[in-house]
Amino acid sequence: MAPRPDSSGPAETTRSNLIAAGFELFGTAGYAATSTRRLAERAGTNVASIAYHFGGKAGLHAACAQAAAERIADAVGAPRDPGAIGADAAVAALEKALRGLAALLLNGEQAASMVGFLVREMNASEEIVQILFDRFVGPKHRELCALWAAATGRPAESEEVRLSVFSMIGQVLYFRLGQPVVLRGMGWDAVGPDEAGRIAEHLVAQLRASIDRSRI
Amino acid sequence: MAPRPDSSGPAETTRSNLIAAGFELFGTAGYAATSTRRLAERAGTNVASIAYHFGGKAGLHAACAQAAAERIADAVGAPRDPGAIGADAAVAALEKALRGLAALLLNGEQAASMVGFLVREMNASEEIVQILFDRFVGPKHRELCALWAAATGRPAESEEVRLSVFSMIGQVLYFRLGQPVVLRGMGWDAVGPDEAGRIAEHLVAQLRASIDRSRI
DNA sequence: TGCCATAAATCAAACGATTGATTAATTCCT
DNA sequence: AGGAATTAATCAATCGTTTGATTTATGGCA
Repeated sequence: MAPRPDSSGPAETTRSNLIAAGFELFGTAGYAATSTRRLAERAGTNVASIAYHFGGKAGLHAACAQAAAERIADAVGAPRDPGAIGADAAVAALEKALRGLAALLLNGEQAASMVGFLVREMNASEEIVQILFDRFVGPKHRELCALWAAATGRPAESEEVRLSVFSMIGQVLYFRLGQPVVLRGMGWDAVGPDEAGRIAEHLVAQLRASIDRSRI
Repeated sequence: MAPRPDSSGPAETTRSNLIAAGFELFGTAGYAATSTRRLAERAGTNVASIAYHFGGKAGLHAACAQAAAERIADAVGAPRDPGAIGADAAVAALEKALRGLAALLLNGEQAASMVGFLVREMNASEEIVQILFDRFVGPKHRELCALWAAATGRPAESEEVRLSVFSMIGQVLYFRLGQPVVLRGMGWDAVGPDEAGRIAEHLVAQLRASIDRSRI
């Protein structure tokens, strides 16, 4: 059934084309609304290739989830133990991470379809949540909690710190997910680099306020 | 095509049953993944009733969007012009609105499917965004901006104030949308009234910090 | 290298199943 | 009786998948 588990073949382009098509179509229209024929058409190949390379539509979907998690994990960067770090340096590191996340989510059309893909399936598939969490959400969250702890002096495992990190992420994620509503509310036509930068600066200011408040 | 535009008939129960089924199935599985036969089965009626009462599957979907917007608008409460209000009273009003939003979104299983329904279609249908925004997001956002302006002394139309209100809403919305991930990160089994309360208290603290910071 | 046998990959075509919609007949209620 | 409402049955269209044949790439032998 499965073709060849390893890589490096002329069929690799077909596989990556199908995954790219999966990002776009699954991410924008959803799993059920995306037909295998449109996937194949978008990928410039035949319908049977989906079953041949991925075992079926579900297999392609799972491969898309893996690939999306991989790319975002790359963009977010490997979580590293901050170790002993000064409060000011921790704040700077948090600001840098926040700016990076905002740039990743708000700029770039490709990120939009990937994020849409992940969030759309997050509430539908427990497996996707597992992949997401194990791959980068969990480790990155722990790293940010350690930074937050170093910045405020509170224990990294405390509920307060973990909630603070989640709501920091939630803010920037909302500007991606709720973008259609945000555009109307702000009177913007689109979120370009300009608007993304202003959002990022605002979120950084919020971050500073939150840290100052919980500092001990 | 349309049966009777008005209400109050023996068929009204069929209509409301179909809309309730639409909330659950559209909200959890999405539009395309929900078949008319399952909708009818869940509603305890025949497939042809969908076409008879709503003109078709798309009509039922639109009716669900209208009903969802209506119920959430009721729960959020009619936006009222705060008028001349003291800073402290404005802060209190903001806190109350935030607590109400958190309770609405985080408690209750019914709210989950409605919010899921709305967010799912937000990026797919411009019409849904229009309904959402006109019905309560827009007016409520303006009201919250007025409160924020009264609390901080900044102009209500400024970009800073509008962004602040959006990120306040984004925080609480993320705890609903990203709930599967949040549960793992917090080590919780579910978001019950207890957890919802602790999230709300945290968000209120964040709100106070944000207001204190931008106060002039 | 040159040739062929084998495997890998792609293709058009068709399968059964399910989709949303429609029809005609039936039941319900006033 | 008579319109409103519901039902079972059926429609064409599309779904994901499979099939067998064909094309393309790979590896061994001279």
